Amino acid sequence: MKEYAPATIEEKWRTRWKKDHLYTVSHLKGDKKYILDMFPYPSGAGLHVGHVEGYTGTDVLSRFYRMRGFTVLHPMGWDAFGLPAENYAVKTGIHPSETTQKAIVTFTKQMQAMGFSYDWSKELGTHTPAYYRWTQWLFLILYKKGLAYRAKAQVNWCPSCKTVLANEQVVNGECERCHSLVIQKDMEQWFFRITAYAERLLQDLEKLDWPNSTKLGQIHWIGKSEGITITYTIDGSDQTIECFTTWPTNWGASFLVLAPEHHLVQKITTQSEKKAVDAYLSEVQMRSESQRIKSREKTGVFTGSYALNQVTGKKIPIWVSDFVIAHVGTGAIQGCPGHDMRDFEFAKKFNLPIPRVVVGEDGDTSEIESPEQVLEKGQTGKMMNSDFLDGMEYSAGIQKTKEYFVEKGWGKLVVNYKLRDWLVSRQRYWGAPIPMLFCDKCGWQSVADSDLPVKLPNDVDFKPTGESPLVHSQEFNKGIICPQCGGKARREADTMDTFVDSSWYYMRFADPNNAEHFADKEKLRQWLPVDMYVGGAEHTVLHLLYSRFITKVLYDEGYVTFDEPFVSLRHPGTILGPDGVRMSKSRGNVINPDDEVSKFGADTVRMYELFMGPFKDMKPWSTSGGQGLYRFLKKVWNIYSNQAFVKKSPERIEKLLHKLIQKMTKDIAALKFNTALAALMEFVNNSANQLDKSSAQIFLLLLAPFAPYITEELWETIGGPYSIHSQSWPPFDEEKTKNSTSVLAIQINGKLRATMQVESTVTEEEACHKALSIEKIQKLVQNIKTRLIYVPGKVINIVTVE
RNA sequence: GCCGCGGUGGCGGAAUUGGUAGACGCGUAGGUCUCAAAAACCUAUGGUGCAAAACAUCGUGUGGGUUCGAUUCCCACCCGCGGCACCA
Repeated sequence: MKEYAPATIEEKWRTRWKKDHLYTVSHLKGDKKYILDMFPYPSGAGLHVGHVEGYTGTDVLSRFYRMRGFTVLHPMGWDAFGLPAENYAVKTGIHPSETTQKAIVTFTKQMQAMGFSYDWSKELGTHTPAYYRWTQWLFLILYKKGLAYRAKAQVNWCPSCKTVLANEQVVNGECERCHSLVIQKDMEQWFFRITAYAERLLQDLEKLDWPNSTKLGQIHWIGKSEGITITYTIDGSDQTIECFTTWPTNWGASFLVLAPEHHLVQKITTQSEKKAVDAYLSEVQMRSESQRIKSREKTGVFTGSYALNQVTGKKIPIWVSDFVIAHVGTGAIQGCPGHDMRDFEFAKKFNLPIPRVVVGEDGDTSEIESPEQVLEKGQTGKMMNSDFLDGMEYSAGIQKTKEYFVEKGWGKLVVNYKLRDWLVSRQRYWGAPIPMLFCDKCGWQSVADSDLPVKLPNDVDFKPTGESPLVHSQEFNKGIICPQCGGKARREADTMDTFVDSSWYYMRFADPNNAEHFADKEKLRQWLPVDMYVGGAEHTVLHLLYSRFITKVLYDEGYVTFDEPFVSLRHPGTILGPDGVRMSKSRGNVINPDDEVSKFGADTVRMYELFMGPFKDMKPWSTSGGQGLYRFLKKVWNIYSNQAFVKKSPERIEKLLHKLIQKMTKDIAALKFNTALAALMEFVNNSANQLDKSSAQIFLLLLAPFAPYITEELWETIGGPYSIHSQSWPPFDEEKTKNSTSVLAIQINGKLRATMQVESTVTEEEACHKALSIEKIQKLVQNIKTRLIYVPGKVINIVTVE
């Protein structure tokens, strides 16, 4: 008997499958499933066990659905542009295309070793001109629709990466990539108008089979709030200030506050306060937004001007403070310190009046002096000191205020979104050039479609200086002519955010080599949308939001027939180190999948990754956990290579087998891989030496999606036709999954006292009679008045009655 | 602070239209085989009481509640993880 030698058989079948193009899909037959992993950034570090978990999950699914007769699109590609490769290039002087290419080779080798059934004929890389030509095309589609625009704005600037960043890429005030503190800069940049889609991005979440937490993440990020914008007149000025609020307690408004960047700050500052205001503004400028947010300490300065509170008739002072953020609402607020904690803190600090207009359930109507007395939005109480509102419920009073202000023409109802437009330009080299030209006479011009791609040049010093590296490329800037006037023009030298590259790649997989279109319309209709998308939850407000936006734009333009890209979405849980802590080089707790494969073979590693626990849960890697799966495979190997089969399996085994098929079919479809694998092991434990050959074949088919190599080898050993992965998933007979007997638990007052086996046809009367005739039960219940609760097939509970 | 997810043996985990808690695996202990070790196989394995079995009893973060019966449902709280965070 041969020993199980994973390395040998895995190499053998890998070569064979490759030669036969076993997983290549050329056209659609029957129903389709598009099963997709979030494509990786090919880093020098290679694949890690976290990647492998997700990829194994989708691979099992893909193999399962293929066996069930679906045509499965299961491609892989490379999200290759981006800062890490470029930063590495800056450090070492090696060109990013070189390091990227090397990493792609490594990744491919590792994925193939794992036995993933990707259709490599569909491979794509976002850094290839054949791909980014269409990223540029996409930019122009948005530009023509007015959805890509150039504007001067306060933007996030990473001083270390020396580029601007999107809001979504600033995490806790730090650069998502290098963790430097991000600062604010006024710059002219390219934006995508994602805010125009805010409402649809919010509404359509309902249609999606996504984890709830991910949907909520997007809902919060979009941040819809309904409120009122109130217009204030300024004493002695013809300017007006608009303040947005969702909770107008206007009889209690005792001051206004403008954000330091508000356009009226200079205009309304009086001569006498100018010096103080200027000093405050320059002080604020020294601090980054994140620093401002972190310290809750209120600062501010009086402008010298007053606004009119329409309902109290009082003049209220206008202040400037950095606790008001320019891009939130209108960048100006009405201070209602009695009923908003931030306003309260501000009023306390600067000795502003704190009127009370609500009385809470405690009946306290005294002057508000401590934070506990502040009755905020969402709390309950009754209106007071508010004219005709007095006595009304708090929330009703707020509603009434809104209506009153609208009626009087002092305000209008508005819907506000937290979402801001997507800043897509980057002052970096390793990305897709933005296909725009600038002419001094004619302004911005788009590059003609026939001139795409605008190729990324090679004669570039990629050291970041804050200016785009492409500015200095001869190759890139040679002979640029304005399409309008024929005069000299220059190219836009910024490149696009890599999230633009990844916002549409799943569409390209439908038709990755098309040179005429971003993808053939018919093929898009056939394959998209993605049926099952698997990847990390960290992309909730990045890739997953951007992709939905881009899909909707292309839908509106008639390029695609679906308006949501990912029907179902799942996130594999993070795999922690054996010490239960997130893996990191500095902790030294990183598990390298290659080491595990050389120890046990890819089949074992695949199975261990899925056996550890529920797919979506975070779970620690166990250094000995792989042993169990390896033992299991060896056991299976021994049974099959000995051909230790009986002539005919007993009926008991046949029933177990049908139950197993049923469970596997259900569990795999629900991504419950851990319990599916447990069921396979249980079956082997229970069927030792009692399998006949046809049952043995069925068992191998069930194991095949998880362990493609060993099952192919053993399938051949027992004479199955090549390839096991082209066979049909076994059906099960519902009748045979049912038991003719069942075990009933017998409880007395809810406590288990005995069990007994009964026919499943047993009547209640028979079952109860039998239970009461058990000697032990008899002893326990004699001389006690009881009643019986009977749950067929489950339990008999004997309850004492008074 | 707000939102979301979770808390079950020594460890990873299983079981929810409420019905035998601990499947499956790891680890551990004992045994078989071996000169020996590894591998493989067999047995045991939630705690406590008992020499042991039988048995009893406790047991799914804590405290209450609903129910014949609660890991599962309800209320309050504690702890851990993730996200958002002066959003007006």
